[in-house]
Amino acid sequence: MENVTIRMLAERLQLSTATISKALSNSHEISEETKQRVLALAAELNYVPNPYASSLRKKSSHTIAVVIPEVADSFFAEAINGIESVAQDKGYHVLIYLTHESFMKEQAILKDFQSGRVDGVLISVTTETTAAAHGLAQLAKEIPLVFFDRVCEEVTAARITTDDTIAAYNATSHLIAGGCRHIGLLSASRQLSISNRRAEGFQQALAAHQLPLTAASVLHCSNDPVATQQVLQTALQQHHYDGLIATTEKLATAVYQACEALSLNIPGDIQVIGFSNLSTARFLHPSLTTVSQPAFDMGKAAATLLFRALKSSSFPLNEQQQVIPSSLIVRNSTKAH
Amino acid sequence: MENVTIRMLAERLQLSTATISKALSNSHEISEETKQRVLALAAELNYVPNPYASSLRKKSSHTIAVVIPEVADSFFAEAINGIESVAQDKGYHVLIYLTHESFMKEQAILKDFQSGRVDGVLISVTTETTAAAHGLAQLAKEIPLVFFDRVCEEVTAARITTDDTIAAYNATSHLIAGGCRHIGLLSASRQLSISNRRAEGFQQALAAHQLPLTAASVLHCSNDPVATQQVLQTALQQHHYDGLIATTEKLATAVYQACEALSLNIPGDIQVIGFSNLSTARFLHPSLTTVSQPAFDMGKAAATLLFRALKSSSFPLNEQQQVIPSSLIVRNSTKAH
DNA sequence: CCGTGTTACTTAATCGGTTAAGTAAATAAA
DNA sequence: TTTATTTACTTAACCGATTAAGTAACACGG
Repeated sequence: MENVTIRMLAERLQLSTATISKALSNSHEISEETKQRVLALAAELNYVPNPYASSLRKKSSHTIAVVIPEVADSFFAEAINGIESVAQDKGYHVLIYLTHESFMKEQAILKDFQSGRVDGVLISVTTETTAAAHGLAQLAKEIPLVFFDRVCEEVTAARITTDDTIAAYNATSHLIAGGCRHIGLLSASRQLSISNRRAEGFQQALAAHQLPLTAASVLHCSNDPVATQQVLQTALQQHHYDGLIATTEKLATAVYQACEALSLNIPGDIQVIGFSNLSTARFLHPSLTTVSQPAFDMGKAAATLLFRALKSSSFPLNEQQQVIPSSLIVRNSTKAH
Repeated sequence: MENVTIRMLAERLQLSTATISKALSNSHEISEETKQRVLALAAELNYVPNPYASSLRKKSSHTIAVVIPEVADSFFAEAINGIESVAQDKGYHVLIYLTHESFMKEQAILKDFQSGRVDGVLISVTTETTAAAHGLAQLAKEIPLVFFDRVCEEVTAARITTDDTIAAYNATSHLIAGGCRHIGLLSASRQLSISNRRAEGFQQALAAHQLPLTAASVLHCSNDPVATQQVLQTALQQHHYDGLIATTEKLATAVYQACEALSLNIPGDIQVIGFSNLSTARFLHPSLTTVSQPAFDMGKAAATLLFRALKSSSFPLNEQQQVIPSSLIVRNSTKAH
């Protein structure tokens, strides 16, 4: 059975395809009676318009792309939820692309967007992404693009972030208030702006409390969990940390794993804070003090910005910046209150 | 700056658009020299073909749809990972649709697929989905469709499932071996086939051990976490369960929450098993004994099946059924070994 | 009764590739 | 030498919807 097209409807009703098209889009040029006849037949034959014909002609696809490092992470999963809630509401379709933290993949994906496949892009860049020689600046000029969480600071584009510096400052201060003097920050990337912001907040808090920043203060981890575990355990054995801040969700669980392996008691031997949206944080052993990011709201805000830009081309999208605060949720992996 | 089209390349090289098109698809009709010239200019002008023009003509979009209830769930997140890994490998695009367990939304989404927007569909149905009057049977005849995990048993289509009956049987037996005599099964749906399979395995295990199946044995929960918490706490107070099996990840954490609220000790007062892929299960307090589903592999298997069908239309997709076993991972929320 | 609008359509071009069918020139076979 | 075949293209139709431009019929003000 062939797909029902506008031409079939036209033939059945002895009208032109133009009339059908206009009737379906409720054009004022078409009489009420004809509209009814068209709508009735369309419903009867279960007509569904071909989106690609429409996209080709209208040069808009009613589709947006979400480019993220991974999906098995509460932050990104919740962000997708937020994005999708807005997209569904606006009748947009959502293409998902996972970069798996690979800059190469990210570039290949972004290049494809020059084809007009999507009307807009929401992106959280990889840990490897640097501004230099990245197509992002170019892309942001060509199609509406909103960074969320992991932004590329050198690129002029809309941004939805959380207050990473402050959140890290507060987390660090919380550890210090709990008695920590040798705090380590687990970083997932050297170039990622949010990593740097978090490191900044960390350093500011150390400085504010006259604590030294040493070579061991910042631990650089990779995307490979095995390597990360290695780095972590080695560091925990060599230095006597009494507090750790994991700047990603994966790193937070890695810390628990390392402490278990080395029989380190949390929070007795070492206090831990994780940047994480894990719904199970409160049921962990011990329950994890977290910096909880407003993932859903960030996704929603990013999508909302994007759709505003899609609706009116005069909207100065690239100047938009929103910072949605994270919150420190104190639990039993730290001692202070 | 206008988008580069095949026509522009044609004009620059004084060739017809047909030649360009064929050169780009490496047709044998085109000389090696011309191909090189076309490729060189395409690279120079950064030509990216318009996917919608191509889709319209070829009647294939190189895009698949993934329809799932939610994304903030380790199972689905991992499944997406599996799907996406295959899709990226094959150069396909992935549209994500979240039903939020709403049958209405699911239907609306599926109806849209008759438009030819996607070449194939991977779906895990909502808890509300019933076979009756569902467009699924029709859709499966029209475009390649693979169910994964939550199948619609009445519909003839490819399926990737896990061994729910056996897994539930084993989980139940494990609780019984640990001394449980009053076991409750938390079910997320009355109509979902996987829920019924799990309930079956549960009942078979009870029967095999001469334990009674009572009205309190199966607890029906909803998608609303607040209502679920209510149901759970009420049930835990009224009946003296000594074992619980949560058949979804969300229900597993709900059990922990309820037990905490009622000061019930796990596993002392009550032992718990959760169908869950939570990476933090081992760090929960107490660590959670889980029925771990092969989420990534199921997603991968579903996508692989779909792409085989897309590659050769003679592939009998609808007859394909694969069962990938789950595994019981014993931890400290249960007593048996 | 004429000109101007308005209504309700139709015609045809268009979006940007793809592909069946055609063609001229070169080469091979008879 | 003539015919058949291959090579390397071009022409033009096509996918299905949208839309600018055109038109016939009718209404209305002057």
